Amino acid sequence: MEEKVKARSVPFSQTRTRHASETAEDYVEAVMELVEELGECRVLDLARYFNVSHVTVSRIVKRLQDEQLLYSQPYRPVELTPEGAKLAKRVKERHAIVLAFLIELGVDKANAEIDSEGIEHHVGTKTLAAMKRFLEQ
Amino acid sequence: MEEKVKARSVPFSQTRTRHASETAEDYVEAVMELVEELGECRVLDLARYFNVSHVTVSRIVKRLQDEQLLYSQPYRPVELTPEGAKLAKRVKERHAIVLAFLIELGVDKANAEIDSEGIEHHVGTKTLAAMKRFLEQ
DNA sequence: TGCGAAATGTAGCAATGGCTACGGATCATG
DNA sequence: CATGATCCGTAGCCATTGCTACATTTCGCA
Repeated sequence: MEEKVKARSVPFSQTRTRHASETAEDYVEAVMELVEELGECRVLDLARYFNVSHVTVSRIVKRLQDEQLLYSQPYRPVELTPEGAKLAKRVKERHAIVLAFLIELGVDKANAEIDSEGIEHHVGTKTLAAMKRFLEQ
Repeated sequence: MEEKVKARSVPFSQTRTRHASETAEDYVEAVMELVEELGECRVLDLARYFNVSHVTVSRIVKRLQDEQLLYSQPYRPVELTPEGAKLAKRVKERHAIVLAFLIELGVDKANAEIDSEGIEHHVGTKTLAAMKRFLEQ
């Protein structure tokens, strides 16, 4: 009995740690997009993007700076470090695949965009490969 | 410019709120499964299931009791309220569909189980319907 | 140039989800 | 029926992500 329960517990990693990684992925992706769209990425651009206060953004930016993913100086735009850019590129590609996959599956664009934002963080290598195969029919 | 940014921000709901809902879904689902497997669901069963301490579990159980999803008395098993059972049933069905979908898509069982745990919370009505259609070919 | 608006930083609070340490309750088993 | 093992609750710590209120910096425009 207990065996079964333990086996089921495997998928659950530590929730807080996982959420922090998801935030990192969301932020580097957002910075890359905002730089492309606006030329630069300010704290307030991120706040509008995520619909949170600038305070929340600046604290998270600080943390991601400690993690070598972002770079910024006080009152200056937020930029990606090389490491951050690499992560952002991977995340954006995965996001694009998940979004295209959902649309190909028959989900309308609006819902595909909403769901892909949540789903992307939980798509592992194997699932991503399966989605790619599906897209190539 | 700003229009575009605001549009992109729609998919992001408040992270903390969203995570709390995911926890609620995970817990009612776990309670239902553990009751089926073990006859009753104790705090420590949940702790083993999620691989966290019993303290974390009992605090969350308390919160979900305030939200009318769970019921328990001190040193007693955890049970689902009618509302909690209804939610658990919906979550389990959705989970089963997502898992079956990933397997049908060609993902191996182990990875399908891991990814479905994370993905399920972000599968909206439309996406779930599309997965069902896919399963019925 | 300098002033006001906009952007950003800081202080400090709440909710959630982690933990360890410790103490009280329950239950089996001798 | 008593006692030790197991289970559970409480206290109190930390990290993350929200917030408001207030201080400071930057920047455009008169």
